[in-house]
Amino acid sequence: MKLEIHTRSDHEETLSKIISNIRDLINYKNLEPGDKLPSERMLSEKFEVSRSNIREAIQKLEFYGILHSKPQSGTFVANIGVVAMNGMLEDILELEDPDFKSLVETRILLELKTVRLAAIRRTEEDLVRIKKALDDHEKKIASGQDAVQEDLLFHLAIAKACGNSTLNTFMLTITPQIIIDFEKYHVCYNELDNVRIKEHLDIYEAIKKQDPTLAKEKMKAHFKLLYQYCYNV
Amino acid sequence: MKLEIHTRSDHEETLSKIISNIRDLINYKNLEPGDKLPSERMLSEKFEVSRSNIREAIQKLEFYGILHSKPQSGTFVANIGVVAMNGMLEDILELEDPDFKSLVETRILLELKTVRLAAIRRTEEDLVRIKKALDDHEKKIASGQDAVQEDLLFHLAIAKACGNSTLNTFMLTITPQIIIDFEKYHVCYNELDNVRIKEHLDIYEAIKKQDPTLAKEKMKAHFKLLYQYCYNV
DNA sequence: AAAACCAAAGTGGTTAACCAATTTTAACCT
DNA sequence: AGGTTAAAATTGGTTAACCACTTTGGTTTT
Repeated sequence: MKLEIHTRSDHEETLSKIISNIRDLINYKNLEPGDKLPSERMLSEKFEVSRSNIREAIQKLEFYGILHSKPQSGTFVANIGVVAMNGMLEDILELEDPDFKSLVETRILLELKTVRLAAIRRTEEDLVRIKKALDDHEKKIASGQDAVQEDLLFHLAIAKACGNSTLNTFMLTITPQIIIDFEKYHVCYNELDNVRIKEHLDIYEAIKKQDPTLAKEKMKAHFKLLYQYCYNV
Repeated sequence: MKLEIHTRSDHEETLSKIISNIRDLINYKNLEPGDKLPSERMLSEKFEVSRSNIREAIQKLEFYGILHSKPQSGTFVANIGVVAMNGMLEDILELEDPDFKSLVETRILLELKTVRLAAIRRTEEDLVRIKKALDDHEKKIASGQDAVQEDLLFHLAIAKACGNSTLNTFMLTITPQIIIDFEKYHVCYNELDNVRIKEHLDIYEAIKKQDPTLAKEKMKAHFKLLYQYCYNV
């Protein structure tokens, strides 16, 4: 599945329709965990959509752990129980597209954690990678060019060093949308370059000396402007 | 795209290979943001894989905001710059599958935030939904049945009330894998039912009286056992 | 010389045919 | 009858053909 980033299209509309159809089918037929769903061909005929659409919907539900496809055998209801399934399906169907504020809020939460964990768990290898990202960022600014990318990579380097693959994945997930929204809402970036360099250095130093509390504090200071901006949009 | 939950399969192996091929191609041809990638048919011929695989890889990179497909026109390098792109691609290719510890650690982080936000932002509608999940959970336990699903739905109801669609999506994303891992590692659940009911009630009351600090505190207490368990695995 | 236009090639998206593995069915032997 | 086995039907996955739309290059017209 994917985090919805663009506006709800016709395609997603039909996908949601198929998902709710599958839900209704499971409930109507009282399918329990382990039971087999009708074949993709039958579903496509029954719901009057293409088999590709059916496959897409099934893949999405597979991502959320609700269904499980077994090659040359069938698609089965996963072992999470009908109650949880219905609850989750309802949530999935009602999921809104993430707005800018929600993204920034989440990013701040994630990064205050990743920087803390990175300070605790970073290896020497992580440290040199972060240092390199730090230097690249500074050099790019020194050359008078826009350094949004390098700024971003510094933060991703920290996420990578936090030793938590889920958090790392989430950071990778929201980063591109953050960039897009930054451009869309014209978040200022060229100003205060020197301040940002200093803040990055503070964060790096805290990670280097393995001081998680200080690292979190410096990251929070780094997000101060963004935080204010986010809540004034 | 999707959060990888199962062990690395051949399919994902070829997908990674295609992605790194695309990366090499972009670097070799010095493609810049906005430039057009070769057509899917050409790529499938060049990399000696099926067009479906190419499409899958492109969709994954589209999810991370690196590429952008335009119907009847072509696939283009997104506007994030070659430096950030290479950095992100490296991270994406090296992404590990999320382990249990990382999932639990992330869940605790997310829920301490969602419960706080829910206490601040919950509507009356949210409150009745949470209350219903609370009651369902208690009833199920009273009937002597296993109530893992209802427990889960209580937490998802809180996530839904936090007013942050990104956090809500993340919670939905990790929940099924958490369930699977709970079963896999035989995390005890039937014991301490009454304690859990009480803890849920405390959390609900805090959200009801819109006390974010108290809500977070109660959630932290609720996770105490899980926290210890997680760090002893 | 520049603008308008049209046909042909090329694109991602969609649909239908095909494949190998599995499951079911039924025929057959003991 | 019961068990065995082989063949036929069914499955999700894969590949190839098709479609509607966009782009583009050359030609014509003004």
